[in-house]
Amino acid sequence: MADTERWLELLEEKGGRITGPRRAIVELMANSDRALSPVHVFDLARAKYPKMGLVTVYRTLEFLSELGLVERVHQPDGCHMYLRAANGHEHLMICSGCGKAVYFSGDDLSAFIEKISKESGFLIQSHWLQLHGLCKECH
Amino acid sequence: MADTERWLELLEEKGGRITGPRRAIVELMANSDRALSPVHVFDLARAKYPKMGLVTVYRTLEFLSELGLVERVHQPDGCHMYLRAANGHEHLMICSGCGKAVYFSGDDLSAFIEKISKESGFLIQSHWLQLHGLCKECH
DNA sequence: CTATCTGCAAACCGTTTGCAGCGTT
DNA sequence: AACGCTGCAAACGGTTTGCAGATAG
Repeated sequence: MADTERWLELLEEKGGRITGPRRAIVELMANSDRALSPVHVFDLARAKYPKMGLVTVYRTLEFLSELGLVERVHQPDGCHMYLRAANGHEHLMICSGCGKAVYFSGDDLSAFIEKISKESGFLIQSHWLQLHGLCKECH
Repeated sequence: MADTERWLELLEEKGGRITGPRRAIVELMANSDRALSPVHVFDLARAKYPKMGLVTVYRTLEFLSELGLVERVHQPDGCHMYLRAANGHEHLMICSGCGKAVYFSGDDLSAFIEKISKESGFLIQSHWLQLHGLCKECH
């Protein structure tokens, strides 16, 4: 709940307006530990704000992602889902059953990446370490 | 070139027929070290087999991927590309400029993953470690 | 000769864009 | 009052499906 207000403040600071649809989406995303697809967000947010349009969901999620509050994650089947952002450089584990997501830190990785980078001559700009499986409740 | 024949043999063993369009796609994929999008495969394959249809590209890539000869990889922007498959459990580095791909092994990782799995109660089914950047030629 | 494969066209699905009206500030 | 935001409808790009004709075995 505290997060909801913090997100809305930041949104306002960055020149955005606080509106009904945005408030509904922010409340949802700031307080969920699952990765949600745009349609899923749409359905959940419509419960709070029935006039919600799917387009507004897309636009708001993009805005939140520009603010660094939300992150777009990739699924093996090619779908995209959105999730509240990590604190710093963390990696991700997502449940294929319910979308529950857990961030974890993999400090060890940077040395490994640097080694690969040197050996191959690649200039590495970003990396994904993402685990897929089933959470405690889903198996 | 040896790979081309090996792929075609396997394809035949699994009940597939060897046809002009398939031969063109197999030659291409078996001898390329880049990740290619379906349209890109389509364009390149059309040089060898002008009547090629895009649909055939999709179907053939899916078939090759079922045979484990080709792998579908994910790009940060959400695009899918296809690439000849890794030998065993290797990880991937893809150049965002030209699609050049390099596999590398990350033996260290399995212990790390097991640890995360134990701590979180997740049953981990698969993982991605994928690096994105620019290859030697592209920067 | 038969079953598979092919190409075309059309359907499809998730996402984006143009636009007129509404709501925030 | 001004500008940003919203919802609708339509466009869009990548992918899939139905089908009739072509082709490998």
